Amino acid sequence: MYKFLQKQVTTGQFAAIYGINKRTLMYYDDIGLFKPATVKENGYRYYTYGQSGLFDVIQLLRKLRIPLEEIKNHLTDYTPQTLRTLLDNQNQKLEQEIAELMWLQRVVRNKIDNMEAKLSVASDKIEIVEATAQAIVVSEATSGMSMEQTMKVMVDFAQDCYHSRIYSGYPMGHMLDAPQMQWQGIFNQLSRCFYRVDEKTSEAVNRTYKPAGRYLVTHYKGPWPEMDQAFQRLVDYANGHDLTFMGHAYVESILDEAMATAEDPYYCEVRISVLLE
Amino acid sequence: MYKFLQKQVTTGQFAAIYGINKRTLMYYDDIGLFKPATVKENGYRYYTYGQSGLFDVIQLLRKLRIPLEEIKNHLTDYTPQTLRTLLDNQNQKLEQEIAELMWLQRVVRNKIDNMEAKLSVASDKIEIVEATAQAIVVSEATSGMSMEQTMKVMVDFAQDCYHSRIYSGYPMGHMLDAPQMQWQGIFNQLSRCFYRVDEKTSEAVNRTYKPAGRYLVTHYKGPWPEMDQAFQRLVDYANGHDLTFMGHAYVESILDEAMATAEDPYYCEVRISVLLE
DNA sequence: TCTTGACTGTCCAGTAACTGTATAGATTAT
DNA sequence: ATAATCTATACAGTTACTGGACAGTCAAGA
Repeated sequence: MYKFLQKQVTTGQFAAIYGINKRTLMYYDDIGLFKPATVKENGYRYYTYGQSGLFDVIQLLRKLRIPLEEIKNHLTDYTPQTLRTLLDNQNQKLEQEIAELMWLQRVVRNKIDNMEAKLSVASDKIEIVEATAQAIVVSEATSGMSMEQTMKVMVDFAQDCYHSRIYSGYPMGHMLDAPQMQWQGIFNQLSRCFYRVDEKTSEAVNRTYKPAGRYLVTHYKGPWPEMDQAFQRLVDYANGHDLTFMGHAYVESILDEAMATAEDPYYCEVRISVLLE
Repeated sequence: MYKFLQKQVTTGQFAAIYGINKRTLMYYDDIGLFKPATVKENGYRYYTYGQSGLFDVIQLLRKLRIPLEEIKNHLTDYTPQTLRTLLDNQNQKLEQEIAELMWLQRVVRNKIDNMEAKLSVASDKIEIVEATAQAIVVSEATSGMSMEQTMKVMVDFAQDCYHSRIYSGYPMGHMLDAPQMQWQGIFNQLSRCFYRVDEKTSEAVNRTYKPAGRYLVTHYKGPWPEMDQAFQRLVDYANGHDLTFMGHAYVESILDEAMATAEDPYYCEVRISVLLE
């Protein structure tokens, strides 16, 4: 019984069984990871079916992305216990990798959805919309900080959100003090930056909401040094329609990329909560 | 406003922000993927904060394991639409990768559980146990086939199960005709091979069950050419205890590896369904 | 102003895990 | 016997960096 385990096959045949490149088998032989059962005096390698059990293990460990060197070490002093330990560790690694991929998927999906939504309505007309509350996380306040300090806050915030996976694919936004814009014409004081987040996810600190209510909304596309004009138009519109700014202005970029030079078009949505008198 | 976007930083500083190696930035410059905003006449590279939006995109696409060359091509003729298409594809790829990892996790967990269970009870004593039904998938029947044909069936079966992810980490088993063993002493005719599978998974063809009921169980560890002796002991035991073999004998290896030579110990469990008279 | 230390740059080489190719010898089929 | 197919070795190339050697540059302190 089980005589077939001794049946010999050549490199090419063994590789074909597994659907792999035969050079890979030669490579494994070279580095001493997996050697043929016998080598004839002409140098021809012969593998047996009995070896496929071992090769299966190697294939599995490769799929788990364990380096060949580690696999080799593992196989030299192999016992059921060492395999158990190894698999336990891998199980945990897989858990993390799955979590990472699912986060990535969330990021990708939100990026798609967000672009879709924003691009389909983008216009530089000024509109009044009724919005529901939206979950966001905000950075620390930057009011009164120097440019250097503000920058550091923004950069740290972005990195924190990214590494803690609070970042969900929505572009970064900035908040400005809305009454200050309307009554003092100050457009260059960012009060915080923020990321929109998914309702269900993350119990992050500094999680809050864009309040539900009435918003004055427009879109801007152009060189960012001229954005103040867009703000001014909103203020003029508000003043001409008996609208009072309250709370914050939310500036959310639609295309994050390409703001390298002052000429690159910056593309964003501006929404300011207003009180209809 | 947004003046800070023009703030210039050196390679080292920009790299520090992202927690990456600055040689990576130089490399990206070399291959034309991501160039500094300005290069001074002394060769010093300077990046701006405005570029970080673009760099974020590159980082994301890298995390999605898109080759740098492809990212580069994508960025040259970049529009929101091309990004959308790209992300759509990536979303699907992620779906598959997650499915793959979850399958791998299942395989790893089952391998752990199975080893645990089998190794804790393994003994060469003969025992009678009451077992519940167990889901398995079986290969096509090999009765009457030549060794070559049988081998092909087994290899194909293993590959099919692996690639269709029916394989769940349990070792391969073989089935023998139990009455034939008892009454004709034929131990070398495999009738099928099988893999245990998880109840909930896979609507595979050829899915069936090891029937619930009474089994004669033992473990064998030794060179596989001598396994027939283990079978003989079971037959002798059955004959001495008024037990009748019925259905199949299930031989399931515990350690898949190391059956390369006839001397390597083969380690398996044998269970034969019996009728208690 | 000079020096020192911490940067910056380039060039060369090395990594992992293969994979392709050229060349030469062996086997198999006709 | 010969052609087609297979095998082996040696060498080079791939991707996305990363490290090291060496030299030029810059900012701060003496």
